[in-house]
Amino acid sequence: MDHRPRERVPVLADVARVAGVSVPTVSRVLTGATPVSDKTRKRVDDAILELGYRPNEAARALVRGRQSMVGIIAGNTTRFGYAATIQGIEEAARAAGLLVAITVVNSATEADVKAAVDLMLGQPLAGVIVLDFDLQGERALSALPETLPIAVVTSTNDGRAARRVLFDDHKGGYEATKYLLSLGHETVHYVAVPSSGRPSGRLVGWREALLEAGRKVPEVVLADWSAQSGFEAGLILAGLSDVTAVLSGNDEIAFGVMKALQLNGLSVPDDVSVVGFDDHPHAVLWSPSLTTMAQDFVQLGASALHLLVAEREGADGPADASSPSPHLIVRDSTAPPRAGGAGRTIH
Amino acid sequence: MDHRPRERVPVLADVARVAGVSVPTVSRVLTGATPVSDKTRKRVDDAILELGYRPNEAARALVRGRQSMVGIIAGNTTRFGYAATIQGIEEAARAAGLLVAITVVNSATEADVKAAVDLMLGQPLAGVIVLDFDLQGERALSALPETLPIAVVTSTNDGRAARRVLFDDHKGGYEATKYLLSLGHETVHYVAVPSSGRPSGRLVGWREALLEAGRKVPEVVLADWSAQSGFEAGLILAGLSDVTAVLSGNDEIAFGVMKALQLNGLSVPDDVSVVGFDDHPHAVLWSPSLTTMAQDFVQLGASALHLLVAEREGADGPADASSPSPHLIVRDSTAPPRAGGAGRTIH
DNA sequence: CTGAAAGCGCTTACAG
DNA sequence: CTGAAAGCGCTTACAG
Repeated sequence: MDHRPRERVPVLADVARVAGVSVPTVSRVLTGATPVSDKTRKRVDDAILELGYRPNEAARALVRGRQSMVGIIAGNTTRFGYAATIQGIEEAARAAGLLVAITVVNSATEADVKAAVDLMLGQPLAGVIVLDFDLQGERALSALPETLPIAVVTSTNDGRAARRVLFDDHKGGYEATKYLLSLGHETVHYVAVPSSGRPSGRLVGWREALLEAGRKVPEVVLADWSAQSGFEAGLILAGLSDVTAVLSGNDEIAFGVMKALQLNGLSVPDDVSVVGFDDHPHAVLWSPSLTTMAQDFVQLGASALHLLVAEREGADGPADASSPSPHLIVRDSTAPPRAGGAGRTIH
Repeated sequence: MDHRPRERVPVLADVARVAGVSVPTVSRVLTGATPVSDKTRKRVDDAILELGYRPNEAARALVRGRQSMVGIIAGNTTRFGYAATIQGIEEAARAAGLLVAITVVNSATEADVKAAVDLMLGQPLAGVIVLDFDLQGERALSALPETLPIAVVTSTNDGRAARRVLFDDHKGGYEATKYLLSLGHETVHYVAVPSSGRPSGRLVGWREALLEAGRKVPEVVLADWSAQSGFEAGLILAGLSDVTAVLSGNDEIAFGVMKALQLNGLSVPDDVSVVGFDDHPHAVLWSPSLTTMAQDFVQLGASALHLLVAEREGADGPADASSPSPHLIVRDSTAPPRAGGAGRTIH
């Protein structure tokens, strides 16, 4: 392999010298702003090729004062909702000629939040998109300077001024719970994903639907975003006697919950109905296939990017965008409770 | 919400004026390079706070000639192997004080490859890491200029000079196939992930193990990286009469294959054994849990970042890094073939 | 159409 | 310890 030290990288002045023209002329053929004679252009192009010249983007950014990179700050990059949102941002950014930079906020500690924000602000940025899905995101948002264009993907209207893409988490939790009650379940247990400080919308919607129907509200079981944590939550639920319906904060948790229930000899959906959130690609393939509240994260991400571009261009358009409501996809993991509670005691 | 036009962002000269010192002095307290008197430092710090000053990183990058951003070029960002590798790169980069920028190469067409590469090169970069997992990655790598530090995550030694993190795909395919043959299967079918032009290492290893054992080599079934494509492959395999063992190019494909087999009344592993690749987090939760060839993608990514940093610092160290070999994790999706072929005809 | 000059915001020798 | 000067690599008026 060839690892000899690279020679000094050629700069615009080198091109000018080789082409026998002035520096601004080279710049003109590069930017295409002002007309240049064909003969001159040709000589410059040849010199560029010969030297393998590439413009120094730091210098360009400095003089233009206009950046072409957008930052994403997120609690992680691999969980389905995060990854899909990032995908939406990246695709929309690429279409707009913008590059995407990403930094993860490891935890909500001041040190981790500051590290992520400083790393991000250490680059020439057109703006930043924050994924306000968790406490890390929330804190990072607060730590960002007022002087930067910011867009946030969130389910809450509180907090600092920034353009928002709102998704209706509350409605999702409410509708999913109503659906389970409509099947005849006495109550619905909830396994929670982490939230941004205050209770998440889906949790509030769940509780509201239960209270509205006059049902008791079971204690929330906590999980993180992982299937493994769902499995542990499922073990807890399997040990309770009155569980016939479980709403999970996301699909990966639901996968874990189902596995734990099944390992404990409980059938899904015959003994326990399970509903997830997000419509993960594996939801349709699981056994049983998973009933879930679908959310279009890719579009959420794209909307956030478009909001940021609008702000950057000083548009006076709507400050916020809202996404289509989540919608329930009914599959095989939900059913009415066993008649008379056969095999299971209902309370 | 507050969307008044942001005032001109303060520059170093503003801080100097407010603090009543010279521009270089402000720079000195910023960089911490040269000693500054406590009194002066305090006045400068106060001015920075008062103005909310942030250094212009484009200017810094220009004068320092040293960039603090690494680019990642990848075929996608959401499939497990890609996402985990990107996670490893991002974590290692953050630890090294580097920000990560990502662009996806949509397809291997010249237009898409050029678009992605140009977008990436349009930023001040310390170097680029290419995920050479597919044809897009391969082509993007070729399109990169020689003057940039480059690292590549790959399973092949061919191609252009660049620091490489090699993972042993060939061995993975070989060992997985040997394992299935050792259970008593007559042959092993293979469902392929996309490859970088030439056949992938895992495919070659699979074929080699079969030939070495004197078995017939079944026709390869093609898939992309998705569980859905695995499902379609599974439908094809379910229609053949001699299938008792299937090696899948990744776990998500294996999930789809299993689902299709099961929907066609075939039991996994009683009728058909299935092995995956990568150890996706869902592999252990699937029903049946999936036997798979595990690969530590997070570490692959971290190694690539370290290679890039070494090159950037002009280290003469080893040009390449190799990762730990993939290792087989045996779970419940594999078993010896049914004795006498009960319920299924073997050939 | 092209060149000489100024300037983007910072850092780094150079003097004192 | 601090200031005046030069320069990083480019683009954009300003002249011609």
